[in-house]
Amino acid sequence: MKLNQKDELLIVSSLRDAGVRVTKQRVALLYILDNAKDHPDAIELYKRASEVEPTISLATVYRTLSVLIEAKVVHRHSFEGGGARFEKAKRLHHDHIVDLNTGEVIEFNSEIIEKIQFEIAAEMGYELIHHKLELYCRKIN
Amino acid sequence: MKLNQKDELLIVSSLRDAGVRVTKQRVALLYILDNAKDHPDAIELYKRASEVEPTISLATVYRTLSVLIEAKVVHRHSFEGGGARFEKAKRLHHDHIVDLNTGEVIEFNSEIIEKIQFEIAAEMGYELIHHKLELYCRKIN
DNA sequence: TTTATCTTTGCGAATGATTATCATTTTCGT
DNA sequence: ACGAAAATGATAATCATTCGCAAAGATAAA
Ligand SMILES: [Mn+2]
Ligand SMILES: [Mn+2]
Ligand SMILES: [Zn+2]
Ligand SMILES: [Zn+2]
Repeated sequence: MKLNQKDELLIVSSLRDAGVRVTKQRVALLYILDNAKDHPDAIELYKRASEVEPTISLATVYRTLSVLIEAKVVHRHSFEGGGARFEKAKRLHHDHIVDLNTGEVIEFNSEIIEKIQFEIAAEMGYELIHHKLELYCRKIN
Repeated sequence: MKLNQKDELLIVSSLRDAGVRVTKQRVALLYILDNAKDHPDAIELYKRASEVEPTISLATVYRTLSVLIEAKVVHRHSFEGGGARFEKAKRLHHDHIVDLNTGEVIEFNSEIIEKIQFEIAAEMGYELIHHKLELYCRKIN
């Protein structure tokens, strides 16, 4: 798998915007993250990125993830059971429902909850920097 | 450190209620959990329980935690950075604020948020089993 | 209380995820 | 193209947690 000129340029400028050096490994990984519709773990990202850039190593996957998380381009999740999972940050914030039967992760957003969180933090003398809301559920029917 | 007769009896009956066998290691660990005012990790629990019952091992701490979590007597948290942390389940549910500067964990509860979570899950065709809400904050001033 | 059965324990090895080391390669401003 | 600084792959190391097993302990029946 090779990524086209247009995709490549977009990814490269995201990396530049994030203020990090551009390497083919980083381009490959961010491309994979950008196109992932799920929340893969490091090994899965390594597999997928290897298709695009076979020279990438698992160590570099982890290193690049740390770099991109630091730059707020990627989010790390630690859902119950299993290791860390990652996703590219999207324009709009969202939280997650985890299907306890299938492991599937669904996204949602509640402006009301976001607002109340903010208020609770303030009431207790805190500034809310970020948060994590995970709903562990089972499908009805 | 030795625990008194009264404490011991209470702990023993909690274990019986939880439907698990009573061993001195389990009594010691549950006693420590019951009296902890913080959210310690496994090694810290091992240290504290060792004071009460020096024969306990780290493996047994982990095993007992699993048993107690299965019995819903203990909750496991995985706050950002660092390993799992534990606490004895309390009568009333609560969520957590994590102070990003000090690492301190503060508890809070919002009936409104709880209710909205329930509604969101239902709207999406899910039954909410449990959830995790973590607010990462910095103290104001 | 003695016994029989099944469970739990301590120890230490094994595992799985993530990070560190280091020699080599690559990036990027000049 | 040059050189300083940063990033990389391979592999070793670390950290948290789990496993395997023989010995010790808990429970319930006799
Ligand atoms: Mn998501
Ligand atoms: Mn708590
Ligand atoms: Zn949110
Ligand atoms: Zn809650």
